[in-house]
Amino acid sequence: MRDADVTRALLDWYDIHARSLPWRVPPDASQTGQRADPYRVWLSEVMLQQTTVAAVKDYFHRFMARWPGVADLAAAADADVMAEWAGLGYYARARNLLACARAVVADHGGRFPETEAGLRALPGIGAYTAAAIAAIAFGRAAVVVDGNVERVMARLHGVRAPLPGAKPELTALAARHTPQDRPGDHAQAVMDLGATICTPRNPACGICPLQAFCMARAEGIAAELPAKVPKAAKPTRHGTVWIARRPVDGALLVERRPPRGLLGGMPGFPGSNWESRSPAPASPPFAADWRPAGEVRHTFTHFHLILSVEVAEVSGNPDRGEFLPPSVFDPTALPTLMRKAHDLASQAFLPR
DNA sequence: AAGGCGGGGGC
DNA sequence: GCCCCAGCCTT
Repeated sequence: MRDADVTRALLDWYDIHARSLPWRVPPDASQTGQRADPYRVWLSEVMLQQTTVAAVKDYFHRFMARWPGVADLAAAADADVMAEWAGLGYYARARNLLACARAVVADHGGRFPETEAGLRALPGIGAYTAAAIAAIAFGRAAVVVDGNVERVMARLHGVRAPLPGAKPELTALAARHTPQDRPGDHAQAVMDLGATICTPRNPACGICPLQAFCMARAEGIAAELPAKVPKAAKPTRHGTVWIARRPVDGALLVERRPPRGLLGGMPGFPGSNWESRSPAPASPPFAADWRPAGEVRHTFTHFHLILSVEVAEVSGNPDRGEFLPPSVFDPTALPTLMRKAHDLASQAFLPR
């Protein structure tokens, strides 16, 4: 296989089949020198970290409408950004997003650095995102390696070694294919291929522009690659949240979670820790006529959670959290677990 | 080097 | 149910 032939086939395919995405410059415009707005590229790439295109689109449009440029975002209130991010997951991304925007304004005159190293030094920008922005927004021949690229390279070159150990080898292979000309289009071509044809399961090898070059295809093992070391099974944990309602105005007691860790910086309801391996009863944050509203099930990255929801009508002033009346409280600003608990509690509070 | 960190969609 | 996803950060 000649690497240049693979690159040529990829770009030819991309010129015809490139997906139209809100943060992307189409290939015909790209070839005339037009480049994507670095802010849009950065915002989309951070949202796309471990997240599918379909899940990102609406969030991207809302962020762009509310904060059209990096200076607008840098000036935003933390709580507003976290609320706009609610539901997208991996909330450290939102905290780093804001920190990055403020660093770009404070330290770089409001313009993103154009080199991989400069980008890599910013909060929330790692090896992948730095390379992607450098290639797509600034035309640098950076080697862009994400899960799609790993999969395409493993199959194309028949790499049987398992991830994550095989990552350096796959990166070296990706480097061989990266062109000096149109590196951004090339990176996006590989990722489009991985998302639409060279998919994790049931790859559509019959319509793949690289089928003539693909070693895994020739050996009939495309669907088996890349190999991965088995992951540990998720344990199931138990916990409790207490949702207090003030009868006079229907306000709910909400508190902001600690800035780091699980659901860090996001609003939620007072709760136990979620370490228990069994559904043991937990102590409420203060005395009230607590009654069970039911259970919520949710799966995080590394454990399943069964969360008991208890509710009570509470009139006094609590020593933690804050009562937020319906006119102020926005349930869509909650992370999904807390939104599930809120929905369950709302049923329990209905007049019977 | 390993583990923490969301949520949704596909199968 | 399990797997994956345009990964990053901390320890």
